[in-house]
Amino acid sequence: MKSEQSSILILGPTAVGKSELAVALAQRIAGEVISADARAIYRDLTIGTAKPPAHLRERVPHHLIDFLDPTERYDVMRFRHDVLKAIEEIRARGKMPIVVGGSTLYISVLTGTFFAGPKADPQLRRRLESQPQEQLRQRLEAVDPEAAQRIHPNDKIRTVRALEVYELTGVPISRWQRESKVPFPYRFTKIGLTLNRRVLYERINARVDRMIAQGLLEEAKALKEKLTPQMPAYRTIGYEEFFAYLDGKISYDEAVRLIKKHTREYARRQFIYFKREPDVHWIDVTGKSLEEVLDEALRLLGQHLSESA
RNA sequence: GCCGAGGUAGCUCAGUUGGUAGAGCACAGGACUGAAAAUCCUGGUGUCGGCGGUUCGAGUCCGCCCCUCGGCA
Repeated sequence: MKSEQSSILILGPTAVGKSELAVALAQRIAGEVISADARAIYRDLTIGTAKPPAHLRERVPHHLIDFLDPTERYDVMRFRHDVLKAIEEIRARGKMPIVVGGSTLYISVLTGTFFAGPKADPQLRRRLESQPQEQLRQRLEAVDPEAAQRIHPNDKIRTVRALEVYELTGVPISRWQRESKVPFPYRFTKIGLTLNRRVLYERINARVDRMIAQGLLEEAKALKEKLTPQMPAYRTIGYEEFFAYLDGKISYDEAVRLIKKHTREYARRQFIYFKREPDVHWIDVTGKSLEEVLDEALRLLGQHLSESA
């Protein structure tokens, strides 16, 4: 480990209140916020991604938000690199890095290990994608039976990725994953926020209504001009549904209903994914004020520091 | 009080001539390593309002009771 002192990681489902806690915490302990959000990275996706609002970003520096054009691609290893850089800069200023996020894979790259395989090759990927899944599956079973066992026959994205790695290196992805484990050089004290599901779902529904009142549809309309369905930013909850509405494929009411439903399903997946993250200090924020949550977080951090001292 | 209509899953409802129940929505469990707000898999969750009767067998037929909604008073 590169650092004797760990950074802070705040994780949890969408709409649980991570951003507010991060800023409150940053103000108390002289920290800076690093976003771990695969959609907040994009400019022009503002309302629908629930980026921390200006009044929070004025109080504390935020990193990895609004720095990429939505037509561009980004990936977890670039994220890893960018976080590393941000942490080093923040530390050089004598501040505490506070990573905050909900993007599951992005969290994993910081807390676990990753394999140092090849990055995505757009051309090869396009070629593979154009083939029927059944055929790709057969090929995967032939070249990497171990991966085929883990990847569901219908999961085209993982099938394509596995074949891509094999094509590029001649080594099956399963072997890469087994033999190449690169850790992240910094440790984190992990704070997880959780909330009664019912309450969270109501909060999500209300937040979507608020986004719409703030002009989500207009933002989507403008964005639609420059995005194509192949771009990751196109597949963002709150936008993709409105794109379908603007194309006349679904009604307005249906689009709104789907935005809420998809956000709830997303939150559920985050619950499930984060559940297995080890060593998380969980705080149930149900019925608690920001001050109470902050106090609990500070207590946990104090405890953690004295334990490791 | 009388006359209608109705009480079945969390909600809205379907349920043939009696064979211990199923759709939509909602929801739940899970997978996941360079697209992750992505991608994929699995699951019906039930005193059929209650009590009794007929029957080998009742959500279904009969009786009584309870509740809800209309209409008339």
